[in-house]
Amino acid sequence: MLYKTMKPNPAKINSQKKANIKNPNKTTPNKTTPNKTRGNTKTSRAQWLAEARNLLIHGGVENVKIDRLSKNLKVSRGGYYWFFQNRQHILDLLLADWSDEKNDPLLNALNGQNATPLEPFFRFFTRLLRERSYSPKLDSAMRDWGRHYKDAAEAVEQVDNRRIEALRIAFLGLDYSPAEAFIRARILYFHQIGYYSMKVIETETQRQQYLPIYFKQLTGFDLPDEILDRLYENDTN
Amino acid sequence: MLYKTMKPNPAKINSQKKANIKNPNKTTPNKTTPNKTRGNTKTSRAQWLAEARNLLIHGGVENVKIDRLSKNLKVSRGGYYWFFQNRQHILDLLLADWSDEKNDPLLNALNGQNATPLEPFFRFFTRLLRERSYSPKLDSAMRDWGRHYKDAAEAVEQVDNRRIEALRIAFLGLDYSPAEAFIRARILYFHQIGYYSMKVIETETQRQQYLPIYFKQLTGFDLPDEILDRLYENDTN
DNA sequence: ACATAAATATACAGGACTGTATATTTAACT
DNA sequence: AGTTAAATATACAGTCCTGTATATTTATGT
Repeated sequence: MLYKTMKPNPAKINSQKKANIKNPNKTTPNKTTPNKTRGNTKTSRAQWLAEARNLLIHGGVENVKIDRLSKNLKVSRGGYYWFFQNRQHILDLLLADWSDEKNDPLLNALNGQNATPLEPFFRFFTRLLRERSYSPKLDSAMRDWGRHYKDAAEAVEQVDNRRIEALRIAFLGLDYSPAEAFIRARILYFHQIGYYSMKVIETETQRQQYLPIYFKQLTGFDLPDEILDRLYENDTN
Repeated sequence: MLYKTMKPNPAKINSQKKANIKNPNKTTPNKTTPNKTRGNTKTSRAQWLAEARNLLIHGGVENVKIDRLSKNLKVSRGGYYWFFQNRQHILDLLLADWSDEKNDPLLNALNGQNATPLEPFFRFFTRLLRERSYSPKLDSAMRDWGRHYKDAAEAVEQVDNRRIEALRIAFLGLDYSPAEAFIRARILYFHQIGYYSMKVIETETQRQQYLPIYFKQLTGFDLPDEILDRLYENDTN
């Protein structure tokens, strides 16, 4: 038996004239959920997005399914369709959020004000190592997604190009020739993508030991000792 | 209506005593299809595998579905179950084939006999650039697969470790210190993975222009001019 | 306390896919 | 020419998933 009950639904006979009043959030997806919840509320828009991001990271786009989302949030699928129009809707939001320039910790690390031309590299390596604001898993998941879907591919390409361009500028600041700055930017960035694409299991301690050698090899400059100390600071970068 | 016909199947009443004689190929998956085909033959085992590899490359593991395979091969799904036990079966075969050491062109490039210690690097770079025996798309697809499935993850890790170890040995041949050989091996390999993980659109000509700079940066040695000529040779490496 | 609307729950219809059982086709061998 | 078995086709049962329509619950404001 495919369905549990086959008895006719009385609602179908005495049906209301009008139903399905449009949820304003659906058409204004950027509107945040108000602080005071009203009615029979169990989830927020942000929770759905967070869970979707979680499913994306752990199983790829194909794993972001409405029934899994609702199961994990312990509500029925009906809840999903209150906040979002269809499956594609939440995928679009995830993508837009990730590819937004101002949400890119790596780009921000490179673009800040610099006391010395090596500063952007210090910040860049620090963020990669600490994995606080930067999530390599999300980055990797987006990249995987882009492999087979056009929209995601374009977003990933844009993000990558922005970062590589920022790296190239940073290498120019170290007085490398234009050609070498370009190649070094790509080697540094490609290396990092590859590093996370393979899942290298290393403790943070191990990575800090390798750091000076990597830094020297990838930038051509020695990493000053005092920079290493920054990694133990307790900020949220 | 869920199914087109609901009339009882007469075959169910006058059913044969025995059916479903096990296909010997199913239990001996490595057996090749014989040259002379018998009976109502339209596809070979190899064709199914090739199409599965194609679907894997173009849509990921989740895209390798029996009904899509059979649709593309223009036969019914019944054909699939003659050659393979279930969906997992063909996935296992794809994985085993790819992760087989002797099918790895990159590893073979590094492990051959060398006139000079730079030889393995020449061969390595040549194979990457030419993309004849080495398929970066398949490699990338396997890596994506490994991100979410344990068996594939283990296979990918094994392949990666073998290649990085071979690169490390090659760098030791260039008289780098053990620590630097290790880091250089990883930078070279991670870079390559990252390069293909992003889909950088470049013509073969562009890549050949960059090659000397990449080579110098990644190995620490100049690329001799005569090596570039090899890339125009018409062998199948 | 009560009406309102936000959020959730339920029922339904249907597509895509898997796997099993059985029937059918067809080339090769005798 | 008839037999055989390799390969394919078909029917069926069932799971997972989407999306729509409608009913139900419930905290909040009045």
